[in-house]
Amino acid sequence: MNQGTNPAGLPIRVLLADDQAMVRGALAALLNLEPDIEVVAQAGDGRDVVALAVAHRVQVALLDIQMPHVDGLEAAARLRTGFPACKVLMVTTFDRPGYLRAAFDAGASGFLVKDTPSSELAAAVRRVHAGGRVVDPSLAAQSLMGGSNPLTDRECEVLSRAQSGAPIAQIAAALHLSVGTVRNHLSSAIGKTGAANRIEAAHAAHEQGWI
Amino acid sequence: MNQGTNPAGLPIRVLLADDQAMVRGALAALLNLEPDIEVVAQAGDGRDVVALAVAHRVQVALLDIQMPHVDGLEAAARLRTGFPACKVLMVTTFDRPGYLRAAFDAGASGFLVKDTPSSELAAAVRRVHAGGRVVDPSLAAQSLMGGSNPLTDRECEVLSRAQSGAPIAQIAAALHLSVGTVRNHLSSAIGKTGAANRIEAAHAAHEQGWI
DNA sequence: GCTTGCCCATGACAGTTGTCATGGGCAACC
DNA sequence: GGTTGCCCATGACAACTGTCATGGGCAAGC
Repeated sequence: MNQGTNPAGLPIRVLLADDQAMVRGALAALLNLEPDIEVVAQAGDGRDVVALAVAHRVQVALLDIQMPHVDGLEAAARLRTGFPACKVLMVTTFDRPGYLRAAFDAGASGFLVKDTPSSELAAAVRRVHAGGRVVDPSLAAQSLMGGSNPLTDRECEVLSRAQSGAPIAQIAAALHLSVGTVRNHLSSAIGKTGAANRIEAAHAAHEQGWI
Repeated sequence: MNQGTNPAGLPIRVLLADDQAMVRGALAALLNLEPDIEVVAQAGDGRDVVALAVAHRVQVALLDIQMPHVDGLEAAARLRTGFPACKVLMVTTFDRPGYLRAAFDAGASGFLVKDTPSSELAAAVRRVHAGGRVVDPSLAAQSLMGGSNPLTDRECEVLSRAQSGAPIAQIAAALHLSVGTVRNHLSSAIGKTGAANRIEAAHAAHEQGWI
C-alpha cells in the first residue's frame, strides 16, 4: 500500500458533508490544522456532493450518514458511480451495526463513529486516501456478532412507518395495502425482533440500523 | 456592558462538555484558533463539570444538552449553585422550543443550536463572558409562539416512558401505579397534544422539548 | 371555608392491535 | 416441475388501548 498518489507537498483534498454547520466548521478547523490535509469543499446535505467533489477534484469525502434530503449512504453510492476516484470516509453519530454494512455496500472505504477521539480523524483520512480501509474497532466486533438484517423489504417499510406511532390503518393507506396485511407484516417483524409490539419492534430495528 | 473582567492579554478560559469525542475535539480546535479564547478543560458528560470548572478557574462553560449520566441542563444547575461565577453557554443538536426555557431556568446565559455557523461560536463565547445573553434568533421566535408546557408532571413522566413503546402495564409497574391511572394520564396527554395515541403524543411532546 | 387543580383509582365500553390459520399469486432455484 | 420464500389477503379471537363517568385525597389560593 503506497502513501497516496499526490506529488510531494500537495495536501490531500477533502470534502466535508454534515448537516450541522457548527460541527462542520469545527471539523474543518481541525483538519486544516494538519499540514497535509486541506478541506476544499463543504456541504450541508448530500445533494451537491458529487458536483462539488468533481469541481474541487476531491480525493476524500467525509460524509455524515444523517443528513436531510440525501443522506450519506446515498451520497456515497452516487459518488461511486459519478466520481469513483474519490474515496469515502463515513462518519456517524450512532453506532448502529447495520450502518457499517450499509456503508461498505454503498462503496465507503472507512467508517467512524463520532465518539472516536478527534485525533484519529486525520489518520483515518490519510489511511483512506492511501487506499486502505478504516473501521471503528468496537463497531466491527459488534457488527460481526449481530448478523445481518432478518427483515424482509416489506417489513422494513412497514416498520419504519410504524416508528412514529401512526395507527395501522394509516400505514395501510399510505402503502395501498389492506389493514390485515400490514398487521401480518408487523406481527412477523415483532416476532423476529423479540419485541412486545410494533413500537418496540421499530425501535429495535432502528437500533440495529435495519430501518 | 464591559468587555469582560480579564486583564488585557489573558484569554477567556473555556470548558467544553460534549459526549461525542470527535465533536468535542473539533470544537476545541476551532476555539483555540481564537487568540483571546483558550479551552482549558473538556468533559464527556456532566458529572465532573463543576469540579473541572473550579479546578481550572473556568469562565465560560460550553455544555451540550444531550449527554449521558448528567445532561447539560443538570450540569448548568449544578454550576449555578456550585460555581456561579462561571457563565453557561448551552449548545444543542435539536431545536426544541422547550429546551430554551429549560436552559434559562437552569441558569444558562446563552443558547445555540449546532446548525449555527461555526464562525458565530467564538462571538457567542465572548458575549456571554462579557455578561451578555445569547439566544438563537430562529429559536427565540419559535419559543415565544409555542407557549409553555401544558402537561402535568405525571403526564410527562408517563409519556416519557411510553416513548419507547413499552406496554401500559409495564409503565404502571415501573411507576407503582394502577394500569387505569396510567391510562387516564395518557388519555389526558393525548388530548392535550392532539395525537391519536400515546406514541404520537410522546413524539409530539418530545418535539416540543416537554419531555 | 370553598373552589380549583392535580393525583390516584375503578369500572364499563368501543375501538385497535397482535396472533393464528388458511389460501392464492409470483419469482428464484434445484 | 416441485419446493421455497415472499407478497397479499381474509376472518376470527383474545388482548390491549383510549374514552368516559365517577369518586376520594390533598395542597394552594381566594
